[in-house]
Amino acid sequence: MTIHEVAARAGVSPATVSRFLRGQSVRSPEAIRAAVDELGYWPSAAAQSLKSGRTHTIGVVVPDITNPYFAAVVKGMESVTRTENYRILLANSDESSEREDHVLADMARRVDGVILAPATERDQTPLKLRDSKVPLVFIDRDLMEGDEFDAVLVDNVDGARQAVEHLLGLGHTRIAAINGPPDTTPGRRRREGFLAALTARGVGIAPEHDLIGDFRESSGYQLTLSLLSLPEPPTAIFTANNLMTLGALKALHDMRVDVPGRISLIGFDDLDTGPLLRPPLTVIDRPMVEQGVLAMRLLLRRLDPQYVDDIPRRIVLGVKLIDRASTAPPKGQHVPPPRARKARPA
Amino acid sequence: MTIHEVAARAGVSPATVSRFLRGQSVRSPEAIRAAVDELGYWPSAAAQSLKSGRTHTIGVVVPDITNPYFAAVVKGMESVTRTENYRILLANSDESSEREDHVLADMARRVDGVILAPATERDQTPLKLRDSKVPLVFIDRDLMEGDEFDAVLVDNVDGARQAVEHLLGLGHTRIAAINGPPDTTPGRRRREGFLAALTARGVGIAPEHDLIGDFRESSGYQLTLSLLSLPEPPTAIFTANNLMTLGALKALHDMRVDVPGRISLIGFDDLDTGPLLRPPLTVIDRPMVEQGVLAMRLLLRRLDPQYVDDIPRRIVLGVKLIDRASTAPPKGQHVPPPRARKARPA
DNA sequence: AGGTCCACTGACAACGGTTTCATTGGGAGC
DNA sequence: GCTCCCAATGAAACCGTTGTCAGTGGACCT
Repeated sequence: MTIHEVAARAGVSPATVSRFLRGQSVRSPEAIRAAVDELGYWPSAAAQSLKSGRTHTIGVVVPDITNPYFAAVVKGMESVTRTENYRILLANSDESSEREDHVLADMARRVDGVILAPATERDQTPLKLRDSKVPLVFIDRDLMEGDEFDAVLVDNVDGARQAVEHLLGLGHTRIAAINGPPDTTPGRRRREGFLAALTARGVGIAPEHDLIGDFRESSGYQLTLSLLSLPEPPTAIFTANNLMTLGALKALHDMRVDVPGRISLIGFDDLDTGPLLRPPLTVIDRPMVEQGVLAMRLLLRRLDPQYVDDIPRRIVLGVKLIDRASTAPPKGQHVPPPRARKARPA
Repeated sequence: MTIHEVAARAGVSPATVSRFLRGQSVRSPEAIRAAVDELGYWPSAAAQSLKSGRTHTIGVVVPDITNPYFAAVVKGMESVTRTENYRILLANSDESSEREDHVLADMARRVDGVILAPATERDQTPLKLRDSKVPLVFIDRDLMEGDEFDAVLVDNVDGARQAVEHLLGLGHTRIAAINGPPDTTPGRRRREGFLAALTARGVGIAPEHDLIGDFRESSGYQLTLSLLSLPEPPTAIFTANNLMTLGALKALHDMRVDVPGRISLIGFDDLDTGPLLRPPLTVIDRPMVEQGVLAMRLLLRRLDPQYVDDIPRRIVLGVKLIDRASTAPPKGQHVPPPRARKARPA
């Protein structure tokens, strides 16, 4: 089913069929349309790509699609591609930089652009992409010196700050953090925000309360157990992402620790089931779908020759605290007068 | 960066470079390898596709990637493609058959095969795919008369039966079901299993307890509210998928209904947060990642000319009940002696 | 009627690989 | 030293589409 068969049936040349399909005016549109319909002709994507150099496909690389956050981001992206005649080539990096490099190199020749939620923040940006001049947009990865890429971020520092202020406002002073890997933007920045907010209020943190996880549920679980085994456990825990929050909550359940009675828990990133958990989780929420939408818009814009040389953009989205029921004043303390806590619904 | 430049630099013809890259023995492998490395050459996927007619890409169409079940299935698929030098073109159908048709038609010319979790069970199978002879594997859609496709399913009937037996075993007799759409395989079969299991045990069901939802959280929520407003509400609810279970649980929370004290809840499909919910959810669990793995294996096998004409396969995976804490004997009743309930962990 | 203009047309050459086919050259065997 | 054989080679065709280019013919004007 090639354009030649259509041309033959319509009694014109392939070039004319091609012109008709691209919207140019031709002598006998009806004949061609009829031939196309009867034959059920669709142009070969491969031939078109070869000729035009465009695949109308966007590569999307995320650490793990089963993480609800990334699923939401990808969904946002797809809502954009859908209306713009683009499609998504999806790959997981499994949080491995090697795997990520491999995937990126593979994609370089198959897509018009890439959106990447990087496994790590290593400075050497994917060379294969740079060479092949495939536009790249980062999700959750801050721009580095010399980067010529766009990025869509959330205000990680402010999110951590909000969490800390919230806990301090409740009267906590022994606050622990289960951070992400320091070589990732969210891992690094959320920790920075956490420490800075504590320091700004003159509250110290014990080194054994400042932990580094890997953003996976199991590390949230393990590190929470280690916090519980301390001679002086914290009265509140801040977890740097959704999966580690879940791990922490599981550990607290398993150890029969009352939340928030004995330990308060606040995590970065909300979950669909957040309100239904035991207890309902107080979290730092960010616009996930929107982050995907913006990243895709940024990328498609850069694909437009008109904007291809614009300076890289860095979009930072705000975050907000959702006050549910996993945080409360520490045992034997009461809310300090200056900032009363808002009543929480049910 | 074409094969011609590599050939020129290595002092051979493009044909020889091509042969070298495809593993054939060549007079001067080192020279070619050097040229390839120095130039950073990667073959053009479009040109290869055009020539070979293969894209080495698999189209995956799911109703909604943010549903944890589909995310897990896709992850399983990707674990297979990764090792087989295939990649995944992902699209959401948003549970719309029109959208699904559109996506499928688009994919027909861009992929070697398609895995589809269909929005509905309509008999007219995607024509565009049939015409272009793109192999298709169904997820969660039973084969129909004349289908020449493979399918990977779970035992929906047995899952519903297990749920019913479990509730009956606890002493429930007023059991409601929030089913999925009857034009989907899981919607239809789970309802069939539910009704059959009740009938087999001689238990009736009031028509107003046999509800039809749309697999979305909101319908689980709404239908649960409607059940609660009945003069004789059920003592147990069976929800046909994860999202509707969540919706039901939310409604029960909002209406301050004690679960499982006043109403027991059991749903199809487990959730990562299942054990952490209030209460921990009793569910019918199925192997999600494995379902994706098997579907992809089936598809790649059919891509092999050797097996292309094998008769369609239909793989049915078993399901099992995970007994947590959202189900209990109905108020004022006790567990009937014949089948004692197993102690549940914490 | 003849000339000019212009919208439309088809032949043809790409795009970047792979495959066929005839040819080359070196080694083995006598 | 000559023949035979076969592995390796390059030229060329091809995959299906689109862009270029030099027409072609009809409409309109004088």
